[in-house]
Amino acid sequence: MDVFRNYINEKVAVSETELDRIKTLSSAVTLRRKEHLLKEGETWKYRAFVNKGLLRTYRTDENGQEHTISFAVENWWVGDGESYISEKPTVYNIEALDPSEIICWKKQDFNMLMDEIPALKEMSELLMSRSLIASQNRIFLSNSQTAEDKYNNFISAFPEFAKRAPLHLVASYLGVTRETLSRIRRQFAQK
Amino acid sequence: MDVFRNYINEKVAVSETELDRIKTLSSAVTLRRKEHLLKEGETWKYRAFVNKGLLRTYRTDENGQEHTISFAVENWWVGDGESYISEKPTVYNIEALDPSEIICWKKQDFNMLMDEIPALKEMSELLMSRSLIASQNRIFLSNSQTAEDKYNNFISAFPEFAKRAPLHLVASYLGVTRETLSRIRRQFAQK
DNA sequence: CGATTCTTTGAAAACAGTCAATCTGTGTGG
DNA sequence: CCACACAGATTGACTGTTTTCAAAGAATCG
Repeated sequence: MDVFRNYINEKVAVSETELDRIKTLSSAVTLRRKEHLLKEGETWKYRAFVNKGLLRTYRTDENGQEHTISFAVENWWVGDGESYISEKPTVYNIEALDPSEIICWKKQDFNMLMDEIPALKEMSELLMSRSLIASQNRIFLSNSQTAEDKYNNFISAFPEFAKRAPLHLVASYLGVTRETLSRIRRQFAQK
Repeated sequence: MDVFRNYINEKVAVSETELDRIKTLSSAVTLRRKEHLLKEGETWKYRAFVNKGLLRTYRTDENGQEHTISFAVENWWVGDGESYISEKPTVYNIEALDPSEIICWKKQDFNMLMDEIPALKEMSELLMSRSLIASQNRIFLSNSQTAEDKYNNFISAFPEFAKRAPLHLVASYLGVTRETLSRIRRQFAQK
């Protein structure tokens, strides 16, 4: 829980009393490697904060191929906003790549907390707008950069993911095959 | 203004008095073909609704190539959320592809309206979450589909854009060259 | 250690991009 | 009304990049 405490204190002004209240309504989830936090067809009803570990969100296309949508490590939020808002089954999967610890709040409880603690609501809105900006930027990068540029960009934008996630998943995040990414990396190493 | 009236009445319950109030704080902008609503380096300070016309948002990469980020026609909102929130210069450009009419509200005025009219705030939040969902979906499609699939998908998702926007701009939206898109289209026609 | 997962490599095929030329339709000015 | 200019679309030949398939090597989890 300390990870979350540090996180929230860095972001917004929340009193100890409020933090205790937030804590009270939370529950902890532990995931082993390869365990899923969310599977396609389920409905996602939580706010979830990564306390420890590494996860990825992915989606399977009509050919059965998995495409990594995002990664998450300590201090990141995970979940599927679409299913959360619509309250309909998700098309995404969330899988732990390393043993992970997640803190969860039920949608209803989190809404209650946001009403009680305006700073929490602000934080939530900020998060949302930042992820919109990030995904629009990603579309631009995805359309304007070569595979090599994308990889370099990924490394500098997310050094933590680049360090901890296996290469073939980074490849599926960037939209290239693992072989291509492997070759790109070799060429880069030779320089 | 009637276009906007119809739009808002379809979306949320807003009284005539409220609509009048919304109208009072709005201003109309007329754009000729090729005129810009926003240029890189400027700061975007408005909510803007397209009453009539066709526009595109694009961004120029380091090689000077333009990449179309989105289109907008009647009943769509345009603008740059990033610059709007951060109040910093934008990296985007918004250009009218046809003569267009835009209704604008200053950020401050729109905030005021959202405080006065909760339904308007709800609408705004809904819009935002929907565009987040849309852009995440676009990332998935962009990574999982071939150029041909992307084009077919674009046509069925946005028939209006496909009909009215020139092909080379659709190509820059999809992240392929105009030549490639032209060939894809020919192959498709032969089937 | 043993099994599984992950990464690398090679060769061929598929795909998309580049360059350059041509074609088409639209609208403008003479 | 015609001729011209211009923006947009198409085509061909060529180049370059990425994928695919198949196999083997390296690293890591339990």
